[in-house]
Amino acid sequence: MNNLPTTSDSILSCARALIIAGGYNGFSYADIADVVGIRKASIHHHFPSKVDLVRTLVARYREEAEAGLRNIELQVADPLEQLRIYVGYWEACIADASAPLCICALLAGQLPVLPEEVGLEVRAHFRFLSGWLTSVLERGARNGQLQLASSPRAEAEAFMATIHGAMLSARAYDDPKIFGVVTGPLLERLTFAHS
Amino acid sequence: MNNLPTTSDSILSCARALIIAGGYNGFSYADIADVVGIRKASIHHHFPSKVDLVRTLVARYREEAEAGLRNIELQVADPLEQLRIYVGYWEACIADASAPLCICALLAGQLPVLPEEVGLEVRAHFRFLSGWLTSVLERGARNGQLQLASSPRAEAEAFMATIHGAMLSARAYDDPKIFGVVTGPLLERLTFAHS
DNA sequence: TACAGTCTACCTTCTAGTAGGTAGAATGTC
DNA sequence: GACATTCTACCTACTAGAAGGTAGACTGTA
Repeated sequence: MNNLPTTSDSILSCARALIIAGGYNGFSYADIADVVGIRKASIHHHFPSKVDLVRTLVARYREEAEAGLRNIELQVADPLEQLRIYVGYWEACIADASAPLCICALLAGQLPVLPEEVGLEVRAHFRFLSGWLTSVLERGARNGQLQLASSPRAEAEAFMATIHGAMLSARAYDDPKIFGVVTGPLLERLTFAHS
Repeated sequence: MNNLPTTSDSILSCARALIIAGGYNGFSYADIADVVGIRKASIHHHFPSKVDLVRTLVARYREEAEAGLRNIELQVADPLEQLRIYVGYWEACIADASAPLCICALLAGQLPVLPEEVGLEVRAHFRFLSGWLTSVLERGARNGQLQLASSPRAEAEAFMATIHGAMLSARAYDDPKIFGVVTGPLLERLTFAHS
Protein backbone atom coordinates (compact mmCIF):
# COMPACT_ATOMS: atom_id res chain seq x y z
CA MET A 1 0.00 0.00 0.00
CA ASN A 2 1.53 3.23 -1.11
CA ASN A 3 -0.54 6.41 -1.23
CA LEU A 4 2.33 8.86 -1.09
CA PRO A 5 2.11 10.97 -4.19
CA THR A 6 5.09 10.62 -6.50
CA THR A 7 7.00 13.72 -7.51
CA SER A 8 5.47 13.60 -10.96
CA ASP A 9 2.03 13.45 -9.35
CA SER A 10 2.89 16.50 -7.26
CA ILE A 11 4.08 18.34 -10.35
CA LEU A 12 0.90 17.48 -12.21
CA SER A 13 -1.45 18.51 -9.43
CA CYS A 14 0.46 21.72 -8.85
CA ALA A 15 0.40 22.51 -12.56
CA ARG A 16 -3.31 21.78 -12.56
CA ALA A 17 -3.93 24.32 -9.83
CA LEU A 18 -1.80 26.90 -11.61
CA ILE A 19 -3.45 26.30 -14.99
CA ILE A 20 -6.89 26.68 -13.43
CA ALA A 21 -5.80 30.09 -12.20
CA GLY A 22 -4.44 31.49 -15.43
CA GLY A 23 -4.34 29.05 -18.33
CA TYR A 24 -1.44 27.81 -20.40
CA ASN A 25 0.61 31.00 -20.41
CA GLY A 26 -0.26 31.87 -16.83
CA PHE A 27 2.37 29.73 -15.14
CA SER A 28 5.97 28.65 -15.58
CA TYR A 29 8.26 25.81 -14.56
CA ALA A 30 9.71 28.16 -11.95
CA ASP A 31 6.27 28.54 -10.34
CA ILE A 32 5.91 24.77 -10.07
CA ALA A 33 9.45 24.37 -8.74
CA ASP A 34 8.71 26.86 -5.96
CA VAL A 35 5.57 25.05 -4.84
CA VAL A 36 6.75 21.45 -5.19
CA GLY A 37 10.12 22.23 -3.64
CA ILE A 38 12.43 20.95 -6.36
CA ARG A 39 14.46 22.70 -9.05
CA LYS A 40 13.27 23.60 -12.52
CA ALA A 41 15.64 21.09 -14.10
CA SER A 42 14.08 18.26 -12.09
CA ILE A 43 10.71 19.00 -13.62
CA HIS A 44 12.24 18.58 -17.05
CA HIS A 45 13.33 15.10 -15.96
CA HIS A 46 9.67 14.14 -15.48
CA PHE A 47 8.22 16.23 -18.28
CA PRO A 48 10.82 17.14 -20.91
CA SER A 49 8.80 20.08 -22.20
CA LYS A 50 5.90 22.22 -21.08
CA VAL A 51 3.82 20.73 -23.87
CA ASP A 52 4.47 17.23 -22.45
CA LEU A 53 3.42 18.38 -19.02
CA VAL A 54 0.22 20.08 -20.09
CA ARG A 55 -0.75 17.38 -22.57
CA THR A 56 -0.33 14.76 -19.84
CA LEU A 57 -2.23 16.95 -17.42
CA VAL A 58 -5.21 17.48 -19.71
CA ALA A 59 -5.19 13.85 -20.83
CA ARG A 60 -5.34 12.72 -17.21
CA TYR A 61 -8.04 15.28 -16.46
CA ARG A 62 -9.99 13.90 -19.36
CA GLU A 63 -9.57 10.32 -18.17
CA GLU A 64 -10.73 11.26 -14.69
CA ALA A 65 -13.72 13.12 -16.08
CA GLU A 66 -14.70 10.22 -18.31
CA ALA A 67 -14.28 7.76 -15.47
CA GLY A 68 -16.33 10.04 -13.22
CA LEU A 69 -19.17 10.32 -15.71
CA ARG A 70 -19.22 6.56 -16.31
CA ASN A 71 -19.21 6.05 -12.57
CA ILE A 72 -22.31 8.23 -12.22
CA GLU A 73 -24.09 5.86 -14.58
CA LEU A 74 -23.10 2.91 -12.41
CA GLN A 75 -24.31 4.59 -9.24
CA VAL A 76 -27.73 5.71 -10.39
CA ALA A 77 -29.83 4.77 -13.39
CA ASP A 78 -32.13 7.78 -13.33
CA PRO A 79 -31.09 10.33 -16.02
CA LEU A 80 -32.27 13.37 -14.07
CA GLU A 81 -30.44 12.16 -10.99
CA GLN A 82 -27.32 11.66 -13.11
CA LEU A 83 -27.46 15.27 -14.23
CA ARG A 84 -28.00 16.37 -10.63
CA ILE A 85 -24.91 14.48 -9.50
CA TYR A 86 -22.87 15.98 -12.32
CA VAL A 87 -23.98 19.52 -11.55
CA GLY A 88 -23.63 18.92 -7.82
CA TYR A 89 -20.08 17.75 -8.30
CA TRP A 90 -19.14 21.06 -9.88
CA GLU A 91 -21.14 23.03 -7.38
CA ALA A 92 -19.04 21.44 -4.60
CA CYS A 93 -15.76 22.01 -6.46
CA ILE A 94 -16.61 25.67 -6.93
CA ALA A 95 -17.91 26.14 -3.39
CA ASP A 96 -14.75 24.78 -1.75
CA ALA A 97 -12.57 26.45 -4.42
CA SER A 98 -10.76 23.16 -5.04
CA ALA A 99 -11.37 23.44 -8.78
CA PRO A 100 -13.43 26.50 -9.57
CA LEU A 101 -13.29 25.96 -13.32
CA CYS A 102 -13.21 23.10 -15.81
CA ILE A 103 -9.67 23.07 -17.19
CA CYS A 104 -10.90 22.39 -20.70
CA ALA A 105 -13.44 25.19 -20.62
CA LEU A 106 -10.70 27.56 -19.53
CA LEU A 107 -8.24 26.31 -22.13
CA ALA A 108 -10.87 26.46 -24.87
CA GLY A 109 -10.70 30.23 -24.58
CA GLN A 110 -7.01 30.10 -25.45
CA LEU A 111 -7.21 27.48 -28.19
CA PRO A 112 -5.57 29.64 -30.87
CA VAL A 113 -2.38 30.00 -28.83
CA LEU A 114 -2.34 26.45 -27.44
CA PRO A 115 0.12 23.83 -28.70
CA GLU A 116 -1.73 21.56 -31.08
CA GLU A 117 -1.39 18.43 -28.89
CA VAL A 118 -3.04 20.25 -26.00
CA GLY A 119 -5.75 21.68 -28.21
CA LEU A 120 -6.66 18.19 -29.41
CA GLU A 121 -7.17 17.02 -25.83
CA VAL A 122 -9.33 20.04 -25.05
CA ARG A 123 -11.53 19.47 -28.08
CA ALA A 124 -11.81 15.78 -27.26
CA HIS A 125 -13.14 16.63 -23.81
CA PHE A 126 -15.83 18.87 -25.28
CA ARG A 127 -16.89 16.08 -27.60
CA PHE A 128 -17.00 13.49 -24.87
CA LEU A 129 -18.90 15.65 -22.41
CA SER A 130 -21.48 16.76 -24.93
CA GLY A 131 -21.82 13.15 -26.07
CA TRP A 132 -22.44 11.97 -22.53
CA LEU A 133 -24.97 14.71 -21.87
CA THR A 134 -26.71 13.92 -25.15
CA SER A 135 -27.09 10.27 -24.20
CA VAL A 136 -28.38 11.11 -20.72
CA LEU A 137 -30.91 13.60 -22.07
CA GLU A 138 -31.96 11.19 -24.77
CA ARG A 139 -32.66 8.46 -22.23
CA GLY A 140 -34.54 10.88 -20.02
CA ALA A 141 -36.67 12.00 -22.94
CA ARG A 142 -37.34 8.43 -24.05
CA ASN A 143 -38.60 7.33 -20.67
CA GLY A 144 -40.74 10.45 -20.46
CA GLN A 145 -38.95 11.82 -17.44
CA LEU A 146 -37.35 14.79 -19.15
CA GLN A 147 -39.01 17.35 -21.34
CA LEU A 148 -36.75 18.54 -24.15
CA ALA A 149 -37.60 21.67 -26.11
CA SER A 150 -35.24 20.75 -28.94
CA SER A 151 -33.09 17.81 -30.03
CA PRO A 152 -31.07 15.95 -27.35
CA ARG A 153 -27.87 17.09 -29.03
CA ALA A 154 -28.91 20.76 -29.03
CA GLU A 155 -30.13 20.52 -25.42
CA ALA A 156 -26.87 18.87 -24.41
CA GLU A 157 -24.81 21.59 -26.06
CA ALA A 158 -26.90 24.25 -24.35
CA PHE A 159 -26.58 22.44 -21.03
CA MET A 160 -22.80 22.25 -21.34
CA ALA A 161 -22.50 25.86 -22.48
CA THR A 162 -24.57 27.04 -19.52
CA ILE A 163 -22.42 25.06 -17.08
CA HIS A 164 -19.24 26.53 -18.55
CA GLY A 165 -20.64 30.03 -18.61
CA ALA A 166 -21.82 29.69 -15.02
CA MET A 167 -18.26 28.79 -13.99
CA LEU A 168 -17.00 31.97 -15.63
CA SER A 169 -19.69 34.02 -13.94
CA ALA A 170 -18.92 32.54 -10.52
CA ARG A 171 -15.33 33.62 -11.01
CA ALA A 172 -16.23 37.05 -12.38
CA TYR A 173 -18.57 37.77 -9.46
CA ASP A 174 -16.22 36.02 -7.05
CA ASP A 175 -19.35 34.31 -5.77
CA PRO A 176 -19.72 30.50 -5.86
CA LYS A 177 -23.48 30.79 -5.29
CA ILE A 178 -24.03 32.19 -8.77
CA PHE A 179 -23.24 28.74 -10.18
CA GLY A 180 -26.22 27.31 -8.33
CA VAL A 181 -28.41 30.26 -9.27
CA VAL A 182 -27.78 29.51 -12.93
CA THR A 183 -27.76 25.70 -12.87
CA GLY A 184 -30.69 25.17 -10.50
CA PRO A 185 -33.36 26.40 -12.93
CA LEU A 186 -31.50 24.58 -15.69
CA LEU A 187 -32.35 21.25 -14.09
CA GLU A 188 -35.82 22.31 -13.03
CA ARG A 189 -36.74 23.38 -16.53
CA LEU A 190 -36.08 19.88 -17.88
CA THR A 191 -38.75 18.49 -15.55
CA PHE A 192 -41.05 21.50 -15.41
CA ALA A 193 -43.93 19.65 -16.99
CA HIS A 194 -44.02 17.24 -14.05
CA SER A 195 -43.82 19.68 -11.19
CA MET B 1 -12.86 64.94 -41.87
CA ASN B 2 -10.29 62.47 -40.68
CA ASN B 3 -11.07 58.81 -40.42
CA LEU B 4 -7.51 57.56 -40.57
CA PRO B 5 -6.89 55.51 -37.47
CA THR B 6 -4.27 56.99 -35.20
CA THR B 7 -1.31 54.85 -34.19
CA SER B 8 -2.74 54.37 -30.73
CA ASP B 9 -6.00 53.16 -32.33
CA SER B 10 -4.05 50.69 -34.41
CA ILE B 11 -2.22 49.45 -31.33
CA LEU B 12 -5.47 49.02 -29.45
CA SER B 13 -7.27 47.16 -32.22
CA CYS B 14 -4.26 44.95 -32.81
CA ALA B 15 -3.99 44.20 -29.09
CA ARG B 16 -7.70 43.43 -29.06
CA ALA B 17 -7.31 40.84 -31.80
CA LEU B 18 -4.34 39.29 -30.02
CA ILE B 19 -6.07 39.20 -26.65
CA ILE B 20 -9.11 37.52 -28.17
CA ALA B 21 -6.80 34.81 -29.43
CA GLY B 22 -4.96 34.07 -26.21
CA GLY B 23 -5.78 36.35 -23.31
CA TYR B 24 -3.58 38.62 -21.26
CA ASN B 25 -0.44 36.50 -21.27
CA GLY B 26 -0.95 35.34 -24.82
CA PHE B 27 0.66 38.31 -26.55
CA SER B 28 3.59 40.68 -26.16
CA TYR B 29 4.57 44.19 -27.18
CA ALA B 30 6.79 42.59 -29.83
CA ASP B 31 3.73 40.90 -31.39
CA ILE B 32 1.96 44.23 -31.64
CA ALA B 33 5.04 45.99 -32.98
CA ASP B 34 5.30 43.43 -35.80
CA VAL B 35 1.70 43.88 -36.88
CA VAL B 36 1.40 47.66 -36.50
CA GLY B 37 4.80 48.26 -38.09
CA ILE B 38 6.46 50.32 -35.36
CA ARG B 39 9.03 49.50 -32.69
CA LYS B 40 8.30 48.16 -29.26
CA ALA B 41 9.52 51.35 -27.64
CA SER B 42 7.00 53.38 -29.60
CA ILE B 43 4.16 51.38 -28.09
CA HIS B 44 5.44 52.36 -24.65
CA HIS B 45 5.12 55.99 -25.76
CA HIS B 46 1.38 55.50 -26.24
CA PHE B 47 0.85 53.01 -23.41
CA PRO B 48 3.59 53.19 -20.77
CA SER B 49 2.87 49.69 -19.49
CA LYS B 50 1.03 46.61 -20.60
CA VAL B 51 -1.48 47.18 -17.81
CA ASP B 52 -2.23 50.65 -19.23
CA LEU B 53 -2.75 49.18 -22.65
CA VAL B 54 -5.05 46.38 -21.58
CA ARG B 55 -6.98 48.50 -19.10
CA THR B 56 -7.62 51.07 -21.84
CA LEU B 57 -8.56 48.32 -24.22
CA VAL B 58 -11.07 46.67 -21.91
CA ALA B 59 -12.46 50.04 -20.78
CA ARG B 60 -13.05 50.99 -24.41
CA TYR B 61 -14.58 47.58 -25.14
CA ARG B 62 -16.89 48.09 -22.22
CA GLU B 63 -17.91 51.57 -23.39
CA GLU B 64 -18.64 50.24 -26.86
CA ALA B 65 -20.67 47.37 -25.43
CA GLU B 66 -22.69 49.67 -23.19
CA ALA B 67 -23.29 52.09 -26.04
CA GLY B 68 -24.32 49.18 -28.26
CA LEU B 69 -26.82 47.84 -25.73
CA ARG B 70 -28.29 51.28 -25.14
CA ASN B 71 -28.54 51.73 -28.88
CA ILE B 72 -30.55 48.53 -29.19
CA GLU B 73 -33.09 50.03 -26.81
CA LEU B 74 -33.34 53.13 -28.98
CA GLN B 75 -33.86 51.11 -32.14
CA VAL B 76 -36.58 48.76 -30.94
CA ALA B 77 -38.84 48.80 -27.93
CA ASP B 78 -39.79 45.14 -27.98
CA PRO B 79 -37.83 43.17 -25.29
CA LEU B 80 -37.73 39.91 -27.24
CA GLU B 81 -36.55 41.73 -30.32
CA GLN B 82 -33.86 43.42 -28.25
CA LEU B 83 -32.56 40.03 -27.14
CA ARG B 84 -32.66 38.81 -30.72
CA ILE B 85 -30.57 41.74 -31.88
CA TYR B 86 -28.07 41.16 -29.09
CA VAL B 87 -27.71 37.46 -29.87
CA GLY B 88 -27.68 38.16 -33.60
CA TYR B 89 -24.84 40.62 -33.16
CA TRP B 90 -22.67 37.92 -31.60
CA GLU B 91 -23.77 35.33 -34.09
CA ALA B 92 -22.49 37.61 -36.85
CA CYS B 93 -19.23 38.36 -35.04
CA ILE B 94 -18.57 34.67 -34.57
CA ALA B 95 -19.61 33.72 -38.09
CA ASP B 96 -17.25 36.21 -39.75
CA ALA B 97 -14.56 35.52 -37.13
CA SER B 98 -14.17 39.25 -36.50
CA ALA B 99 -14.57 38.76 -32.75
CA PRO B 100 -15.26 35.14 -31.98
CA LEU B 101 -15.31 35.72 -28.22
CA CYS B 102 -16.33 38.38 -25.73
CA ILE B 103 -13.08 39.78 -24.39
CA CYS B 104 -14.43 39.94 -20.88
CA ALA B 105 -15.69 36.36 -20.93
CA LEU B 106 -12.26 35.24 -22.05
CA LEU B 107 -10.44 37.36 -19.47
CA ALA B 108 -12.79 36.21 -16.70
CA GLY B 109 -11.19 32.79 -17.01
CA GLN B 110 -7.83 34.33 -16.17
CA LEU B 111 -8.99 36.68 -13.44
CA PRO B 112 -6.62 35.34 -10.75
CA VAL B 113 -3.55 36.23 -12.82
CA LEU B 114 -4.91 39.51 -14.22
CA PRO B 115 -3.63 42.88 -12.97
CA GLU B 116 -6.21 44.25 -10.59
CA GLU B 117 -7.12 47.26 -12.74
CA VAL B 118 -7.95 44.97 -15.63
CA GLY B 119 -9.90 42.61 -13.41
CA LEU B 120 -12.07 45.47 -12.20
CA GLU B 121 -13.03 46.35 -15.77
CA VAL B 122 -13.85 42.74 -16.53
CA ARG B 123 -16.08 42.40 -13.47
CA ALA B 124 -17.78 45.69 -14.29
CA HIS B 125 -18.71 44.38 -17.71
CA PHE B 126 -20.31 41.28 -16.22
CA ARG B 127 -22.34 43.42 -13.88
CA PHE B 128 -23.49 45.78 -16.62
CA LEU B 129 -24.42 43.04 -19.06
CA SER B 130 -26.34 41.02 -16.51
CA GLY B 131 -28.05 44.22 -15.37
CA TRP B 132 -29.11 45.05 -18.89
CA LEU B 133 -30.39 41.53 -19.52
CA THR B 134 -32.26 41.59 -16.22
CA SER B 135 -34.05 44.80 -17.15
CA VAL B 136 -34.95 43.53 -20.62
CA LEU B 137 -36.30 40.24 -19.26
CA GLU B 138 -38.19 42.06 -16.55
CA ARG B 139 -39.92 44.30 -19.05
CA GLY B 140 -40.73 41.33 -21.25
CA ALA B 141 -42.23 39.48 -18.30
CA ARG B 142 -44.25 42.51 -17.18
CA ASN B 143 -45.85 43.04 -20.55
CA GLY B 144 -46.62 39.31 -20.74
CA GLN B 145 -44.47 38.75 -23.79
CA LEU B 146 -41.82 36.64 -22.11
CA GLN B 147 -42.32 33.63 -19.89
CA LEU B 148 -39.75 33.43 -17.10
CA ALA B 149 -39.29 30.22 -15.15
CA SER B 150 -37.44 31.98 -12.35
CA SER B 151 -36.57 35.53 -11.30
CA PRO B 152 -35.48 38.03 -13.96
CA ARG B 153 -32.07 38.22 -12.34
CA ALA B 154 -31.58 34.43 -12.34
CA GLU B 155 -32.84 34.18 -15.91
CA ALA B 156 -30.50 36.97 -16.96
CA GLU B 157 -27.52 35.25 -15.35
CA ALA B 158 -28.44 32.00 -17.04
CA PHE B 159 -28.87 33.79 -20.36
CA MET B 160 -25.46 35.44 -20.08
CA ALA B 161 -23.78 32.23 -18.97
CA THR B 162 -25.24 30.33 -21.91
CA ILE B 163 -24.07 32.98 -24.36
CA HIS B 164 -20.55 32.88 -22.94
CA GLY B 165 -20.48 29.10 -22.87
CA ALA B 166 -21.73 28.96 -26.44
CA MET B 167 -18.81 31.16 -27.51
CA LEU B 168 -16.39 28.73 -25.89
CA SER B 169 -18.10 25.78 -27.56
CA ALA B 170 -18.00 27.46 -30.97
CA ARG B 171 -14.25 27.85 -30.52
CA ALA B 172 -13.75 24.33 -29.15
CA TYR B 173 -15.64 22.76 -32.05
CA ASP B 174 -14.19 25.28 -34.47
CA ASP B 175 -17.75 25.63 -35.73
CA PRO B 176 -19.57 28.99 -35.63
CA LYS B 177 -22.91 27.26 -36.15
CA ILE B 178 -22.85 25.77 -32.66
CA PHE B 179 -23.46 29.26 -31.26
CA GLY B 180 -26.76 29.42 -33.08
CA VAL B 181 -27.64 25.85 -32.13
CA VAL B 182 -27.32 26.79 -28.47
CA THR B 183 -28.78 30.29 -28.52
CA GLY B 184 -31.70 29.63 -30.86
CA PRO B 185 -33.66 27.47 -28.40
CA LEU B 186 -32.63 29.87 -25.65
CA LEU B 187 -34.74 32.61 -27.22
CA GLU B 188 -37.52 30.28 -28.26
CA ARG B 189 -37.91 28.96 -24.76
CA LEU B 190 -38.66 32.43 -23.40
CA THR B 191 -41.70 32.66 -25.69
CA PHE B 192 -42.64 29.01 -25.77
CA ALA B 193 -46.00 29.58 -24.14
CA HIS B 194 -47.09 31.72 -27.11
CA SER B 195 -46.01 29.46 -29.97
C1' DT C 1 27.02 -1.44 -11.72
C1' DA C 2 23.00 0.53 -13.37
C1' DC C 3 19.74 3.83 -13.04
C1' DA C 4 16.20 7.01 -11.37
C1' DG C 5 15.97 11.35 -9.39
C1' DT C 6 17.90 15.34 -8.17
C1' DC C 7 21.17 18.91 -8.28
C1' DT C 8 24.23 23.11 -9.96
C1' DA C 9 25.34 25.75 -13.58
C1' DC C 10 24.51 27.21 -17.69
C1' DC C 11 22.28 28.70 -22.44
C1' DT C 12 19.12 31.14 -25.56
C1' DT C 13 15.29 33.63 -26.35
C1' DC C 14 11.69 36.41 -24.97
C1' DT C 15 9.70 39.75 -21.69
C1' DA C 16 8.36 44.39 -20.24
C1' DG C 17 10.43 48.40 -19.66
C1' DT C 18 14.16 52.38 -19.85
C1' DA C 19 17.57 55.83 -21.54
C1' DG C 20 18.55 58.96 -24.59
C1' DG C 21 18.14 60.92 -28.95
C1' DT C 22 16.03 62.82 -33.56
C1' DA C 23 12.92 64.97 -36.95
C1' DG C 24 9.24 67.73 -37.44
C1' DA C 25 5.07 70.09 -36.21
C1' DA C 26 2.96 73.41 -33.08
C1' DT C 27 3.32 77.35 -30.12
C1' DG C 28 4.79 80.94 -28.19
C1' DT C 29 7.57 85.65 -27.96
C1' DC C 30 10.16 89.43 -29.65
C1' DG D 1 8.64 87.09 -40.01
C1' DA D 2 12.22 85.03 -37.23
C1' DC D 3 13.58 82.91 -33.17
C1' DA D 4 13.51 79.76 -29.44
C1' DT D 5 10.89 76.48 -27.11
C1' DT D 6 8.03 72.71 -26.36
C1' DC D 7 5.51 68.69 -27.78
C1' DT D 8 4.59 64.48 -30.44
C1' DA D 9 5.84 60.43 -32.34
C1' DC D 10 8.99 57.78 -33.36
C1' DC D 11 13.76 55.67 -33.29
C1' DT D 12 18.23 52.75 -31.67
C1' DA D 13 20.27 50.58 -28.10
C1' DC D 14 20.04 48.82 -23.89
C1' DT D 15 18.67 46.51 -19.26
C1' DA D 16 17.15 43.06 -15.79
C1' DG D 17 14.71 39.38 -15.22
C1' DA D 18 11.90 35.46 -16.60
C1' DA D 19 10.96 31.98 -19.97
C1' DG D 20 11.82 27.08 -21.52
C1' DG D 21 15.42 24.07 -21.92
C1' DT D 22 20.26 21.48 -21.68
C1' DA D 23 24.69 19.29 -19.89
C1' DG D 24 26.79 16.97 -16.75
C1' DA D 25 27.81 15.80 -11.95
C1' DC D 26 26.11 13.75 -7.63
C1' DT D 27 23.52 10.48 -4.67
C1' DG D 28 20.86 6.92 -2.99
C1' DT D 29 18.89 2.43 -3.92
C1' DA D 30 18.26 -2.23 -6.34
